[in-house]
Amino acid sequence: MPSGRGAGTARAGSFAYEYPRPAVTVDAVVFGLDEEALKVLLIERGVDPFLGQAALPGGFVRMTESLEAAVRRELAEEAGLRDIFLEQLYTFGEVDRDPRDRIISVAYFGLVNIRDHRVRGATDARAAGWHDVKRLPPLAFDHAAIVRTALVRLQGKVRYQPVGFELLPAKFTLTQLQHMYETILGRDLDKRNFRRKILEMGLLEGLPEKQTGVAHRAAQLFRFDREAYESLTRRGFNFEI
Amino acid sequence: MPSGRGAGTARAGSFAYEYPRPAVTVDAVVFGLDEEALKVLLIERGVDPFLGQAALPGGFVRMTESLEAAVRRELAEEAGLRDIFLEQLYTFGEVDRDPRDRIISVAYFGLVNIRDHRVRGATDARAAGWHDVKRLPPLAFDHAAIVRTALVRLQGKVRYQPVGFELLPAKFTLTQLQHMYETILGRDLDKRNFRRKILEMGLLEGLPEKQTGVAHRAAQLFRFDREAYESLTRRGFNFEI
DNA sequence: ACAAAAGTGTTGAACGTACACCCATGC
DNA sequence: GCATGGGTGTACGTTCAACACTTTTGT
Repeated sequence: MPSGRGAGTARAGSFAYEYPRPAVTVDAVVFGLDEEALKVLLIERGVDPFLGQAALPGGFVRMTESLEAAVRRELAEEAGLRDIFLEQLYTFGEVDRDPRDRIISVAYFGLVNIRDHRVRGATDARAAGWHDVKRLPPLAFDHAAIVRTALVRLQGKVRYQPVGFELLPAKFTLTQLQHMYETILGRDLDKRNFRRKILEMGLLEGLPEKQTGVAHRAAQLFRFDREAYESLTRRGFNFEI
Repeated sequence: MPSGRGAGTARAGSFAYEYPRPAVTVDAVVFGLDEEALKVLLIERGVDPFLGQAALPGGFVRMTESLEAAVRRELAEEAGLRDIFLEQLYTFGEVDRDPRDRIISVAYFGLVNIRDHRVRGATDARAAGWHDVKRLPPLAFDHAAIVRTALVRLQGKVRYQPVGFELLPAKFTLTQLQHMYETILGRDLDKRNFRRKILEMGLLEGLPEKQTGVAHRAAQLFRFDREAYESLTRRGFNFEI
């Protein structure tokens, strides 16, 4: 089993081809949100090159699994993350992006509610943890550029697709929802206008429940109604914040 | 040099690796527009598998070229197309998308003004030609799915980025521009509202020239002012049709 | 009683949409 | 002179943006 990025240089081996082949990896930029900031999941590399440095979770694609299956497997192995929202981001294929071999990486973009998914390190990764997007350590390979690409995508996407809900718990308050948008978009939104707009879309189901454990008036909880969204979308509705 | 999709099965060869590797190809979905319809550039395959069948231009990525360089080389070799608008579309990596080997394909999406670029077949491709998007022949591999993905992307993209100009000649009339949007979006636009909106954006430079060779009042010619667009974009302007 | 966040409406400006006629030109 | 597309303005409805105070609850 491939055990890190160094595998597969052109020394003697059991897999021979008529023409040279690049290696193919997948990498995941998984965003999470907590009270303070937008965070990215990073691991500490346990193998060379860049041993000990921070990097995106990822690894080699096996011959019997699809690209998406490969990222999901790596996220489970390296960070204990399963069943999260993921979509393909971009494929990075510059010739010299890996110092030792030609490696093409298919990057994925993921969103997760930090509270519901405990993260842990394993296998090639010595540790997995959340890092504030605005204060990232130096990253291995071209992973800093991959994170920048993912951030631009997130900021664009969140405005016209209801993906932000993936970052929140299943039940949330309108203020939490608003803060999520403010954190990602980097600007403040008007409370009254925000509430009117999002409620009038008809995508939120108000629950007969309130926040608990807060030292002030408890807010109503809502949940995202995926069925309503899909049904509206079929009728030509376009989400937009 | 790889001469078709069949190269690189695991029989004896000069390139050996410790772990098996998928082959990596690039494919291009190039759209063009003429008076009647939106068209896609297809070649007729000159090698197995799917010999003689229609397919997207594309081929294997070489070890010394980036992904984008590979698509540009293939487009030049197989269709004589150079210097066109291209951007990455999606990477297709299902295990069984090629019947003979594991092949991962990075698809690109291109736009071209049919009139300015004469297309011709060559190398692995026996012929290259334009086909109405709505009447495509059966395509090799999963290329029909790739074209569908590209079409969805084009329809989404054209509304909020000024890429449609790539499909028109450098100098065009407002009616040509409107028809381009109508063809891609599949719905009619109001002539007066369209003109007002696009002119007020300040992205079109009116030229002191008119259409020639038409059997009615000649329309004014315009050209897209890329510098104005970039300068406005830096100030927070968002293009939208 | 006070601190903290929840919740709630109105107004003016900007924008989108619907709609019909005269004009210039080539044949 | 007629057929063809070029070019133009207005009125109405909808949406967006700005703005401040009362209510509820826990400590």
